[in-house]
Amino acid sequence: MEDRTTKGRILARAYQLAGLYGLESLTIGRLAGELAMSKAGLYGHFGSKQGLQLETIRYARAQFLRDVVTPAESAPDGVPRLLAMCGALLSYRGETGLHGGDFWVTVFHEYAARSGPVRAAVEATMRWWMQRLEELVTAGIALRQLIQDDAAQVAFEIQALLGAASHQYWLLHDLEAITRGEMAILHRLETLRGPRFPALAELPGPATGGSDRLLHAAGEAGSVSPQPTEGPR
Amino acid sequence: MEDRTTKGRILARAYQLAGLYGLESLTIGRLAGELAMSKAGLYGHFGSKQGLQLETIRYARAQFLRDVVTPAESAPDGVPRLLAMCGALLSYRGETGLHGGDFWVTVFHEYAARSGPVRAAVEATMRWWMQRLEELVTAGIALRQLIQDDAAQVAFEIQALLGAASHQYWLLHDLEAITRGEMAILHRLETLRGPRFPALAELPGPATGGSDRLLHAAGEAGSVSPQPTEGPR
DNA sequence: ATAACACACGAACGATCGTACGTATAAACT
DNA sequence: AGTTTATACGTACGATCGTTCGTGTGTTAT
Repeated sequence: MEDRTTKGRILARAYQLAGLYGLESLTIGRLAGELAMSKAGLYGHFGSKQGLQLETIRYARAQFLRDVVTPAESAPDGVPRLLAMCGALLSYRGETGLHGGDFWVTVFHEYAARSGPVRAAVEATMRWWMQRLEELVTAGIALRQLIQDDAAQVAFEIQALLGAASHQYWLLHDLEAITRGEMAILHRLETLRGPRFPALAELPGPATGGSDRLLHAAGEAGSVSPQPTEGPR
Repeated sequence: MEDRTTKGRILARAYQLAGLYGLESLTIGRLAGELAMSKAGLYGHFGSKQGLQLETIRYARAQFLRDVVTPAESAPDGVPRLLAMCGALLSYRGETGLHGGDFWVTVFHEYAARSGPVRAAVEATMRWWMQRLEELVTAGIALRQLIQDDAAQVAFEIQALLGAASHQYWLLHDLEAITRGEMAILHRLETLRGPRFPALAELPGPATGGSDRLLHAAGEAGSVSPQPTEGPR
């Protein structure tokens, strides 16, 4: 399942580094050094630094689909699936302690004021993601889980909370920020509670016995298991 | 009132550039070029690049106090002052179209995973700001404008919405994101409506005749006037 | 066996980075 | 008057940036 090719190893490391420090401060030389290969050898795989950045974005998209979006598909449409996605997004951590969404939080902000092809790819991903959120809210309304409301507005707020959870977790070393994000999203959706709002029983709590962490994988979220490991750094 | 000294001009430009592209990609050479002076001449004012970064942060703090925090002090304590601050933060735009908070949104994210003195200064500012928000919520509760609730949680959500408003405005070129942020904050506070929740009449609408933009300067927000000028770029 | 190809390498390039040093000019002070 | 201080400059340094080129070394195809 892992990509054992050289290019795969490069992209995996580039993905990690970009999630921490951004795509702009990615450096061919340092990346090559960490992977114990030459600059030229690495460079040949991408043809330019911009190529490396764009391929890293492609890689990150695939990771996001694999770890966050696809697992949530197994949950019922509407609110459960939406919560499953948010839960997977916030709870999943790779070996580096990175969220599945930390890369995107970092890169979204990095290119907010820039221009060029890389920014275009980033912006496109953001638009896709916002539309995805909005669709799920709309589905929730259609299924009468939620009352009628402005789906785009709700999607905006959910994205705001997801991003802030990741951000404050990293900047303030505050693991509680994750919980706050989860709770705020659940709270906001309950504000819109419709006649068929899914019972909390349908939204299984976390394996960790925490009392507050209501939200995690709704339905079975695949292999995505919350494992609060080390603190941020 | 303006700082006409060379150092002031440098910091003003550094503040703008860092708000767009971050403090790390600030470059002595480019900055000197834009200001038509030599690298060495500019460098002498700060002694190191890190010095420039730290002084830019000091400058940005002063700007934030002057444009956002201080004007809001003239509004009554609690919810009106909180909304005045949020309104000033979202509506104020300098010559470059920058929010008063865009610099901080950018820099907060830039240093989320970094370390060192600059990160420490950024983190301290974030903590100060979050505490400020929490204090205002707590004051609102004490004044019975809001019902009892977790002030830190509410502060987290407000900060999330403020950040997302700025971010989505820039990344998606979506001016509506500002409005969405305003509305979400107001909506969230009304969720906590207490017996002395301030009437909307006490929270004057914007000078711009928009129908949705409920929130702007509460009380007189000093010289801070909303002037939606050019779009983002 | 040999040709073709993919991959990785070392070396080198021009550019730009942060930084250091010595100097010229002009204001301020003795 | 002379002297100090502050400010801005030109030049140069080592390091690192992205990129190019030629070469060697395997694997695959003919």
